[in-house]
Amino acid sequence: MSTNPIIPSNFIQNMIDEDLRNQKYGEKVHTRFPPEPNGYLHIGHAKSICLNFGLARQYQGLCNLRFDDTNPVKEDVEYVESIQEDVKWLGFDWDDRMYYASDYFEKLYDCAVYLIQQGRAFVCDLTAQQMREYRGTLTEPGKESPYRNRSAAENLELFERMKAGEFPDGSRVLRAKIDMASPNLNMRDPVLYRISHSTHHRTGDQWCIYPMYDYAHPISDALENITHSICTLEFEDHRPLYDWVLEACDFPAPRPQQIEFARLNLNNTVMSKRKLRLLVEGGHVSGWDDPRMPTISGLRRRGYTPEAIRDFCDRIGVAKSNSTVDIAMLEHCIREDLNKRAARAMVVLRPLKLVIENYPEGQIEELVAENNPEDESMGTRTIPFGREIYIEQDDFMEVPVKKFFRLAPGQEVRLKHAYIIKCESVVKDEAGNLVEIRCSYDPETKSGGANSGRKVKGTLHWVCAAKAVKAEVRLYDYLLTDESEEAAEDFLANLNPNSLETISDCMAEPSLAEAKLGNRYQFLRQGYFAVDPDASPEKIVFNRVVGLRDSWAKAQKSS
RNA sequence: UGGGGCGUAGCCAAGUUGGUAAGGCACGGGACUUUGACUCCCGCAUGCGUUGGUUCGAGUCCAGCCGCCCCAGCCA
Repeated sequence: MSTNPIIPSNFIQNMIDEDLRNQKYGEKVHTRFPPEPNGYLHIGHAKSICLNFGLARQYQGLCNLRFDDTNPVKEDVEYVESIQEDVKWLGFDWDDRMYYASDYFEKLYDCAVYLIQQGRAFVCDLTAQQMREYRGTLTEPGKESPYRNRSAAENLELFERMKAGEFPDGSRVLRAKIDMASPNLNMRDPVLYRISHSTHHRTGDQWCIYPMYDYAHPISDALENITHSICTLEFEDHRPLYDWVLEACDFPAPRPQQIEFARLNLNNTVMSKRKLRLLVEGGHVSGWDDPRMPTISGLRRRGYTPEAIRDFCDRIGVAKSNSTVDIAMLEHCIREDLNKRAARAMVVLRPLKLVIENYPEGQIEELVAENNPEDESMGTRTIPFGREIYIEQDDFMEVPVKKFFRLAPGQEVRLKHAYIIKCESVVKDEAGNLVEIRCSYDPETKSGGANSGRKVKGTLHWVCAAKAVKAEVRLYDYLLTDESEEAAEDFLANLNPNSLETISDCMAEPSLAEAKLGNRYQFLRQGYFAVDPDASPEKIVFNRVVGLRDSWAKAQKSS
């Protein structure tokens, strides 16, 4: 039970509590996170990682990292490396318990031999097409394979020859002998082993027969002494087979138990590994770690913190109903985290020149600004201020609408960390475009000064024209909408690269030049930015993490 | 039409043995504010898919309906 009311308790904890009460596994709680290394981890995997490692942590148990690498044609070392990196980055540790299903190929083979000897498995020569026909349908029972009653000796010999590479891919499989009439299709003599003459990323060409998930998974769990094998809902129908395998192979009690929960869905977010792969392979994004991707590595580059992601996973809960979490929940978590730790700095995205007429020409003064108004320990920095500055184009309206608190002719506004200024006039070019704003300032109102208490309704961020550095900003919008579940082709066809990314120049405080790389978070009214650690050293590239709430922007939209 | 699951607010989600609907996100209102942010208050299900039943009492028990998801890979 969680003591934090924000974090809901869940049914898996209740099951574990009961197992503990009954001493089913003594005091032990041992989980595992078992990804197939066939892609990068995404936010959906984060839920599973936080669940499995979190449960282990909560119950002083253990959680293994296990690569479910039973299908060599889809897997690659690139993925096993990225997965380790991402799990670690999220803040979890498997100590020395990193395993591969391929570690167990020998044992898995021995168990298969045992099943054959027990008359519980047989070599089947049906083609894939035939097997489909024999399987029956959802409403009709299947037919038994004509090869079902081969002798144990014959099966043993055939299976060994399968292993020896005597047969081509697809020519034979090893099947469990269960029940072709079972209403659960998974129990209609499921395939245990298939022939695949392909190179495995770890075992190379040592094997040409590979175990199926349904066979390898329960055995792997049992070999690792897993107590609670947590997986997603679509495996619910596989649970009887999971139990059958462990029973048939004579694994002693207490055996691991499979528990299913609903996978994460996020609105407006592509979560299908297949589609993410299409984006990467089609060159629509720069890679699996493109900041627009919902992968762990993409979120990392975008500026998400592991703390925020963990908090998110805690808050959304764990249940069995299919649900779609609002992306606003994720944004809330990163905002809350960044608000506490982000070092503030000012950046002007769309510069508008502003001249302070009564400020001495050529004078530059140093102002002191706190890095985080709510955390003194983050210190202060000095920022230059001069006669000419840049403000945000959106912060000025020549003809202000009703509730506009920012700058307009004749109106006063505070420059953050500096003075209160008043707009005296505007300068336009021949075409009538706004070129610059002319203002006066009130020297008495300097921030931190004795008379700085005067209030005005608006505060603007700004940057000193003479000292500001030019930076490049990337504003990433949300990935792509996947709510209609379009076909992959439509999905890619409708991809408009221009809608995905905007790159614009902006002006930033000079102190940012020193901040450069290092994943520092910056802040201005428009939102939080993360310095992209992969940016070229000449350029400061910001990835926008999440926009700030802006009630003014909202009011504008609605009116 | 077979089997396995699920249905509590716009979105998540708590709800031990039936005792009179937590919390978060979003949203609305107010206070505060040198970020229209943050923070802080207040509001937000006479209602738990639906219809009956049992009971002094039902989100919790029973029965029947309705809706949604998953399963016919030699993928995981």
